[in-house]
Amino acid sequence: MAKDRKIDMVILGLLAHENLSGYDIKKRIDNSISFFWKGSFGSIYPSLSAMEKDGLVQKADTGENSGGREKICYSITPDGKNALISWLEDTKAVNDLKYETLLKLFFGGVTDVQTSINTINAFENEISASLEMLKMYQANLSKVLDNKDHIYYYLTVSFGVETYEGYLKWCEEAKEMLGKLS
Amino acid sequence: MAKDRKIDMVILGLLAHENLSGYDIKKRIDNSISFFWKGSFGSIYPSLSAMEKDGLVQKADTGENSGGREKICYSITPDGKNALISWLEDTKAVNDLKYETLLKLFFGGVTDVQTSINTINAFENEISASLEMLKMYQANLSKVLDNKDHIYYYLTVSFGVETYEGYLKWCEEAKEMLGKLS
DNA sequence: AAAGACATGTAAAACGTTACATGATTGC
DNA sequence: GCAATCATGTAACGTTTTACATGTCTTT
Repeated sequence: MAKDRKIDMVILGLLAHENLSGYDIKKRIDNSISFFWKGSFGSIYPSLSAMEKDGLVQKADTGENSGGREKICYSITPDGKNALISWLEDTKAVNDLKYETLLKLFFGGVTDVQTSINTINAFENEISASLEMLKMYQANLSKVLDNKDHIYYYLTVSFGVETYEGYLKWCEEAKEMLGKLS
Repeated sequence: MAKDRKIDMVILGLLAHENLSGYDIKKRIDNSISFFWKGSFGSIYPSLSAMEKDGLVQKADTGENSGGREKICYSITPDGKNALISWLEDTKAVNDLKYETLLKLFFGGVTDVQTSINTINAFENEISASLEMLKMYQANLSKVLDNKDHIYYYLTVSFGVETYEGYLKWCEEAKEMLGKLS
């Protein structure tokens, strides 16, 4: 059994759906799951090599090469699928959240109120932009819910929409409360 | 200027309020900010040593030693306070979220629906328990909002309450949607 | 010919957790 | 005496990001 490298599971999960190259995997991560999970080339390529050695993935036919350098596609093996499923069946899941925004706010009393308001505004702007995108994804996915996989994608996007809307509501409340101080 | 070790800022932020030992810092982290930031002894003690060398903190009078081994308290220096404030004034904040729960749900189509429902239930139980605690903190803090620092603590706790309630709402919606599949 | 997208891969650095080593004091 | 709590500190380990190195093909 592999260690606990979650990037392995991300890759296996994506390969369970379609054959992909390392470069494609990065793109899938960036525009599908990046709001709750990230990955870089420096972790993807070594993970693919390690999993190939362990027989969890194997090199597959490379589809059309869309220009550029040679492309190496991978497929998931039966062993890889078993590893993916045992991970999925373990209900233990670590949700590791690091909000530097909250950290700054928690220590806001050290300096002036406007500094905290600025921090909240920066957060609000970032979240507003992301929320727009998530809502577009959500709207598109809601039209194709007859596909079983799409339901799962829809649920994760909905999680994002729900929490991001909560963030924005909180931003307003927080700024109102801080506004009374200054 | 120090690197980018956020644990340094956590420690400086706590020391800006009161002198603390490494052991105390760990306790403060665990029961005040752990829902959005974590820290272990293995990062706290080395950070204190490094910041002492850099003149951001210094050894201070140790208050009553509440039994046990010798206790080393630290205070923040003017340089430390400046470092803290420059960090606070930089509105750039990285919020790094890793939801293994969502990762498992995203790949839920690989196996049976019940597996995803189990994952959501486990998440829901964890969040429900934490939400109870957060609400207690929130209620207590709401009584002492005349203290300026308490307003900042109250806002971060409110962030937790807001998002956790969103999580639970989403859990119900997600389970309802998945229930229709099985 | 230069820029930019496509594509793989490695090495260094940063960071954090876990586990271990050590040791004092208090209460049972 | 033993367990629990208080308390500091280090070392090993693992993961991930960042930066770098390399190379092709297409478009301007």
